[in-house]
Amino acid sequence: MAAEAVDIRATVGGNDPAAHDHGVCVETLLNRARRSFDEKGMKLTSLRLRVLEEIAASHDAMGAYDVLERLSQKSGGRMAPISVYRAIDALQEAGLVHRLESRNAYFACHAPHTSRQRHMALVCETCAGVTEVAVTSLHATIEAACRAQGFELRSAVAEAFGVCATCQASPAHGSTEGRSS
Amino acid sequence: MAAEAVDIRATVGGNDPAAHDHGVCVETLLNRARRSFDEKGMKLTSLRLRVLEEIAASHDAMGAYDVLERLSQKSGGRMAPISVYRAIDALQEAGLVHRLESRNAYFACHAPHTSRQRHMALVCETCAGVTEVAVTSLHATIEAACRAQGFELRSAVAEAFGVCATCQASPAHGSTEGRSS
DNA sequence: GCATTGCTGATATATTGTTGCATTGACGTG
DNA sequence: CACGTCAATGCAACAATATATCAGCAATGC
Repeated sequence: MAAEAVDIRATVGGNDPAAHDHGVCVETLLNRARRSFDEKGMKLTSLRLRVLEEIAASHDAMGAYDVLERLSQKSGGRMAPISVYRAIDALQEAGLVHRLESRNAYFACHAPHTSRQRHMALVCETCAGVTEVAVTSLHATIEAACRAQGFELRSAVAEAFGVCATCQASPAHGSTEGRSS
Repeated sequence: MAAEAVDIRATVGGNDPAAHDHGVCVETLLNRARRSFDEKGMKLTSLRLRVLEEIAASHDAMGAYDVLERLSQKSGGRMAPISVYRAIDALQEAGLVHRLESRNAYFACHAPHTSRQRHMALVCETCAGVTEVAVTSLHATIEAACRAQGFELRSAVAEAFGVCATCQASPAHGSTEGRSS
């Protein structure tokens, strides 16, 4: 169970704007969004795009009402929660956004999932950033455990909490509780 | 990554009262509760005991408000949500109850956890029963994935959804959506 | 044109979880 | 017993998260 079992195709980790070119990272996601919606015969409408942009704007998990808040500020008028939830549903269906179950929150997926992998969300308790890692052996492990129980697996979630590499290096960094990119 | 990697010390699975002696199973849990609270210098108060009994009464995950409802029915008067939440907190701290993150619900833990294992909850989508399995290799897999990212792991959750062995054998069983033991 | 379908808006409601403060009850100490 | 202390509880209000329902609107296909 050494490190070679871990197959990373994940987002950049942490919350540090200096650690990556965030403009490029978001642009890449939007390109994928256009493709992905198209392939599924869905429409990347203005609302969905705006919601995706908000969620992608940080590498944190955002609550639906956070998205609502920010969108409302930008557009002037207050929108209804249901609109945001519907947009998020569509984004989830298109594979662009995932739900962080343990926090009732949503985060952008920066790399499409493949079938034989199982992803795990790494949630930093210092900077609140969410990193997604694809762990091939995790899929096999979960499947084996289910099979041993005679349990027919349909889906699974895995979420880990701790401190990301960036925050270990500079402990002061996340202390602002900031959620901006 | 075969079945021998899976180390089962779990609850009985599914929701089938015939599959195990539920009276014994609950009694065992209550004994453990007394020990566990004692060891931690906590008190197994009447409220906590009643909450634990409700949660243990079925092998499903129960919402806090389900517990509240049932307790209120039995005691006559309506109690406040916070009371149930506090009792659940204490039960979680004592390791008797776990939270099913993906459902905002709670289930009784029928076997104490040991340090080098990682547990996974198997949630049956037919009978709603929750089975907990201890998977030794899961711990190692998650740790390896975190280490590869330089991520300092503090805690993790793993939850799987599908159909339990009992419900595969008798598909009609869970169709009532019943939540009784 | 007209029906169908998918998306959005708006209002209301349901579900889940928390805060703040007063009160009770157990327990030790003088 | 009286008193202080602290954990646990009761109570009221509130905050956060999510869904139900119905109506309108715009694109698409017939």
